[in-house]
Amino acid sequence: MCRKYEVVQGQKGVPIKAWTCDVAFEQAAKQQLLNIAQLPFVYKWLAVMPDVHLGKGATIGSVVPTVDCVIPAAVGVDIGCGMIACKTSLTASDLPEHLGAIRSAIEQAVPHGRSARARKGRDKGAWGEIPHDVSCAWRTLAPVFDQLQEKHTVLRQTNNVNHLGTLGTGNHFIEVCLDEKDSVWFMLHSGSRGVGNRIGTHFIELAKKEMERWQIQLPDRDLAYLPEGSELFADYMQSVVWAQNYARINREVMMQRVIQAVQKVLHRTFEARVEAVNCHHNYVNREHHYGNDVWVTRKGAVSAKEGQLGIIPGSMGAKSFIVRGKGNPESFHSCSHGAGRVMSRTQAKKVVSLAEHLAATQGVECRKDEAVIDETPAAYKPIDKVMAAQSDLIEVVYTLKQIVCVKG
DNA sequence: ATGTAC
Repeated sequence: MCRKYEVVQGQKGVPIKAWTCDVAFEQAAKQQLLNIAQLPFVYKWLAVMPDVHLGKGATIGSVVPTVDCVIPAAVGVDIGCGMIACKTSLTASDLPEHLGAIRSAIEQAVPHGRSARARKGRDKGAWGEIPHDVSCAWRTLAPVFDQLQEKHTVLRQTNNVNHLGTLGTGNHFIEVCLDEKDSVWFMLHSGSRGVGNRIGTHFIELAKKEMERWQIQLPDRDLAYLPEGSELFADYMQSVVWAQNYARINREVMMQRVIQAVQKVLHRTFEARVEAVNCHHNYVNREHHYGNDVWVTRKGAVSAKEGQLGIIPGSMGAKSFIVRGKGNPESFHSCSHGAGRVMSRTQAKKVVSLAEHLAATQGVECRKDEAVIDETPAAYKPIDKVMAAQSDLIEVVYTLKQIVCVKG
């Protein structure tokens, strides 16, 4: 048994508390965290989750509490990226033996992959009609977006409504899972798509320009920050909160599509939201910690307040977990957002064979081709170790195993 | 992660 967290202390700056017992913690990620720890406005310490790995600017799997400042690159470009999961009244015996039809129905119901709704047959570039459910959902987002666009004209060139209800690519996925009592769950991972990306990129650039204007030296240019009280800070907060809402609603729209698609295939209705969780893991939030209101940026980390439910997905062949927060103040009420990568996408494609991928995804109705090897289970840390390393942050409520996986 | 340029 080891200590609950490892403390890394640089020459300058706040300590780093890392819940990395028995899991990989690359030197490069450590160095990146030491850079962040040097910033004078970091509150108390950095909390590092067991799925930690190197990111751009800020480290994936880190919790950065700040006073009077935010770092747009710490939130990143996939603003509001996160997970939604629903427990249904179905059990394994309600599903057909062959799951191909369910997978196809989901693939048809939710646009996924590049360009999503834009590409219909050979009509590349021509946007399809906006479906009714999407236009309804957009209505709650439109007013603030109109305001944002007026001032930040780069946002006019985004796909905004056209991407709402679409999954995206990379590690964004949809799964049908069974829990330990054979209840059927739907779970999906997605974010704020093109428009959130544009907002993130835009404000990261603006923050860098501000640093140059004020001649502020940073350990890493990507750590450019915006000070509270400035107009840019206010604009960023309005934009980032909007993108976080977009992402949450995006997941909600897709979940509803998945439910309807499966009901259609099974020719029956069922209760689809026996329990439901919808949580961000790339976001900034105003929170109260140790007696002060601070900004908490979670980049690849999930809120784990006492009693709060969260989702920690494993890779496409591994288990996932519905967890309940223990409200550990030292982690600023946080837990990991997944298993965390152990190798880059390019490395995975080089190192992992198709045979290995087939073995690792046995029994899962999913893609088995070369193009998906960057997402193969071997590219990720073993989820059981990651879970063990954060046993003082969360408890497991449900253990899920996927039977269908749709990758973007 | 994404859209776009190469």
